[in-house]
Amino acid sequence: MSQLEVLPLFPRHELLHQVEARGIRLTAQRRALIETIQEATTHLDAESLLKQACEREPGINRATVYRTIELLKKLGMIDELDLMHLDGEKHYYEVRTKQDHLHLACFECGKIIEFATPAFERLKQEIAAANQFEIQVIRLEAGGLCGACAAKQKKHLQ
Amino acid sequence: MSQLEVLPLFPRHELLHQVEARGIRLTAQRRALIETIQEATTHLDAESLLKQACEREPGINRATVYRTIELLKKLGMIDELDLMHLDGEKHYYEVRTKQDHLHLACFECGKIIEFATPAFERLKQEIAAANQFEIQVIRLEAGGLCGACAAKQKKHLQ
DNA sequence: GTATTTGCAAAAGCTTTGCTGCAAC
DNA sequence: GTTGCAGCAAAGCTTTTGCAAATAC
Repeated sequence: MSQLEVLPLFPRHELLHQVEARGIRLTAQRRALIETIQEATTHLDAESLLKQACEREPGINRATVYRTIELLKKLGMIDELDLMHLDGEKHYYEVRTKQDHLHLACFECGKIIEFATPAFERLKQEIAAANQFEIQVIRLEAGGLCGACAAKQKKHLQ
Repeated sequence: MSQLEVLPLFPRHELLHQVEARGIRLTAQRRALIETIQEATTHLDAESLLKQACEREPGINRATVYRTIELLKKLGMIDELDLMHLDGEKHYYEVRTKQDHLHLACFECGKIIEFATPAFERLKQEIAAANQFEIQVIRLEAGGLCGACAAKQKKHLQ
């Protein structure tokens, strides 16, 4: 387990473009990091992000990775995920999408499924209204068994 | 910030009783830990749990805390929360309730609000059905501003 | 020349583990 | 006499930080 699979991500904005549109000047390293997040085909943790960004721009340091992530979080342009701590205490990052979506993590095979539905949006509204709470970030994660692994398990139990 | 406030928890089952009902024999230390979780008036992290349990049964060790938490998690009797990393990377623990509920964390004052609604239950069903996913654990957390802090902020901006 | 950004290494924080000795049945 | 639990200290991981050197404008 714990090897996160390749999976399709939701369509993402032009992250790099948006950052620069705010008048923020970026170094080559930060640009490489942002492009890597933007074009990632999996959810990246800091270490994977570092490695992949280094292919574009060698010699990036861990500290720079974390400092860039901090910047993007402050700008509200990326979300931080735990993915149910499927693989330890790492954080994973993804470009924030227009519509919030949730993550399902299979405890068996490590697959991550993304899902969006109007019901989630409505729930958000209800939560905010009922508690007079101004939601800035919302995170819905579930852990369990994906269809394939649930089927396999039933087979074995027979 | 970061001082988690006292807050009412949802009604909890007889955790200790349930554990023993499974034929699991408990030491005095583990019993003290479980009772502490059961009767907590805030969300406890490992360190607070240790301190409070030591008032019942002195001399408990960190390792014992983590090993007991592990047991309860395996039994599916407690849930692990991040509370939006309001105060670092700690985990918080609470007795699992019949009805899933969500947590709202105020970034300003650190208040944690708990909330349950049928809409959340329905969303769970929809998620499971749409993705053929067998949900074992689900965690919905939001961060933002509670009513009081949002009001304060608006006042200051005027 | 001033303001940022980087690199490096060390520190920090929470959690886990190995191992020895102790206690329970 | 087995089996499991506790205690202790060390290690493990991810993330953060301080500071000096380098870079950009």
